[in-house]
Amino acid sequence: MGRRELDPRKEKILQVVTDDYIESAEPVGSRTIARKHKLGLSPATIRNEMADLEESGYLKQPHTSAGRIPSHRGYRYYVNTLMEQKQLTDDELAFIKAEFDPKHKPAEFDSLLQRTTKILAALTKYPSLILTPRLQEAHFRHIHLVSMDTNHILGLVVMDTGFVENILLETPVAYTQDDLNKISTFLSSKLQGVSLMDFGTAIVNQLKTEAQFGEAFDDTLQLLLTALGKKKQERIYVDGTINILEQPEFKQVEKFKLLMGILEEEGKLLNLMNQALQKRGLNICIGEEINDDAVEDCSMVTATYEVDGRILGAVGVLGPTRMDYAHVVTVVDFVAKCLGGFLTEK
Amino acid sequence: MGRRELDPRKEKILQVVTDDYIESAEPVGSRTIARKHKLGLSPATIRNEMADLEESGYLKQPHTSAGRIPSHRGYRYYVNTLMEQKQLTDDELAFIKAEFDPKHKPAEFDSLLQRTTKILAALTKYPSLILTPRLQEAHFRHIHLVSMDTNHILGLVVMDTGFVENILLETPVAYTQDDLNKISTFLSSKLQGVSLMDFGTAIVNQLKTEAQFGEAFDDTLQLLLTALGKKKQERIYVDGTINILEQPEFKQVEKFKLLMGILEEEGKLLNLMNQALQKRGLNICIGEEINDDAVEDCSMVTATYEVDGRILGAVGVLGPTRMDYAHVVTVVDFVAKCLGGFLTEK
DNA sequence: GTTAGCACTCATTGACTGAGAGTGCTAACA
DNA sequence: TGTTAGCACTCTCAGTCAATGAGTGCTAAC
Repeated sequence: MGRRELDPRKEKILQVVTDDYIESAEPVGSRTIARKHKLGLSPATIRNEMADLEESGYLKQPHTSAGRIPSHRGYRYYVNTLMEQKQLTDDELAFIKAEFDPKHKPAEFDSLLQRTTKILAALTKYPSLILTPRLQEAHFRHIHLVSMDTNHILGLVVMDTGFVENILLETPVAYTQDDLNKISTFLSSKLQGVSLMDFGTAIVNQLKTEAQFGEAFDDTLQLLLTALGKKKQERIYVDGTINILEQPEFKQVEKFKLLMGILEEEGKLLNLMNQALQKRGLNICIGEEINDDAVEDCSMVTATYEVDGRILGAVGVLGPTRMDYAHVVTVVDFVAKCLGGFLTEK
Repeated sequence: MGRRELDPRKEKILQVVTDDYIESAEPVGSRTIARKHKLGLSPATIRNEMADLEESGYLKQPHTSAGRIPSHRGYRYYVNTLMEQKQLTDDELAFIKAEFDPKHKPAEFDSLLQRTTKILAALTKYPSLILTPRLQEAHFRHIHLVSMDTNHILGLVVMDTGFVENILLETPVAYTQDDLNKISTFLSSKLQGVSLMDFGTAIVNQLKTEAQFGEAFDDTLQLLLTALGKKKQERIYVDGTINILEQPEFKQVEKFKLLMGILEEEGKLLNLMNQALQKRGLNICIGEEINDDAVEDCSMVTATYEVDGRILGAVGVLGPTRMDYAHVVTVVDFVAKCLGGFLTEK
């Protein structure tokens, strides 16, 4: 990052072209540059430089006799070394702060994430995504079994991330609530602090040997394990899909439909967002760097959110490659930090 | 319904025009009708009849020298008296049956409804909506309180619809789990069968007098009541929004954006769907019958789903007024019944 | 190395056209 | 009196064509 590949003047021109194109969505010509930005250069000189930049793959032309636009490589260079970090405006800051006001009742996870997605969409004007906390990363805090009827018990699992999960178990034998209370206490004390990721067959076997609740208990425990594993662990919240309609590149229905299709397919989105989890903190994917053919000419800016140093999930924004990176990066980064902070307090 | 307002020939023509327009999305001319449907009438005669139908408000013309299309009034008449009920094809039937196979593990509510929305969208090719079961209609089955830490307890409320709700309560005093178990048993026995709608201050007061758990208990109970009331009770699941892009009337971005905006606004959708709950069973709203200005030229077909005769929620489809009513009505009706049936079994 | 000048390319726009589909009206017909 | 044929008229849509304007590459001069 930041390795200098281009001489300063070329850099400047690449920057100006990119900035301008991001703002106007129109190919940028040499005359425009000479006029708008006082570089002390004539259009002809700029043309020469731009021709060079095109040859080395940073710029491209939609067609002869049009201005230049950045190639994916150009965007990458721009993002890595040229982009000037933008500050959040006071309004934006106030807006976000208000939403994450700790005075807000500790709402359900659900609506917290939903609201966060809305915030992100509202601030960036792009479709926004949030990946829910991964259950595997969470550690057990409490387990409680409640008798429902003769052959059903309800398992209540509370994780240290504040996540609560209900699991309905079918049991061959009837437990009294007293039995279940004893078992609950036992399980809670044994499993407290264990992460769900580690809660595998090994631990279950160990519990079986230590416990003295009869062999029916073994079956129940096994059921709990499998049910917990089967729980749909990750979800994606999406908001602001309409925002893409504001982007001129999606005025052609076909392009739009393609992106829209992805935004409605949770599986695909999960893939995209899980990529983001690989790397702590901020992540920018441009064009083909996103591993999905359908999102041609899209970029994704994501940031992980953490509690106690554990990466729980990610928030992100999906937009055209001609995205206002400077702004989006700032917003996404900040919102991710706020979300992490908010969850930590709870 | 079914009141005969038009003479048979006019009815026939209105029906043909509507059927044809629903299929082709093109204004229907007299020649087309004469050619396609053997009415034994010349185009000229049909023209005369259509002119009459236009005058009495059942048909309209996009512009002179175009064919006719049904007005909202025309659609209404069509839906009420002319439409021929369609049967589900074997494929469709098999598809739905497979999804509601009782062998499917009793998944979480969440994903059940999500899947149902997908089914509806896939079958109708229109955006589909489902309103989650209203909590108020449900009756208590179990209440269980679990001690979390010195000043938090987790309330677990199980309703007879299979709905499970977790509520985190802050308590001024520390309860032992033993205390909580006693309280849980007490509450469960007292509240079993009470509907959430009836669970108001009156019942809480009665419980307070009957219980002998000290005055701290009163506060906790009060907390439970308010928290339960505050729970976000209704949600809307949406799927298949892209489907509207297939409809020619939404090729103009503006129209599309309008509808899309609504589909992203949960509050608006809640309003729309709550209308549907007013009336048991199937409901068709055409054009301005939907109480929302933004859905100009849209229709909504909804059906309530029930468990034990209680209306829990509704499923529905939102599409252009030029909607394949015959098909949609059949599908929506059937899916609603399946969903109700599935929930009853659980 | 920089710049002015010029010929060239390409997308966009608006005006115009003809074809096609459909209507309303009138007059003839059964 | 209801039905039909014929005809002039209207309106949309797709296509053609030329003008416009923004931008380029190249060459030659500074």
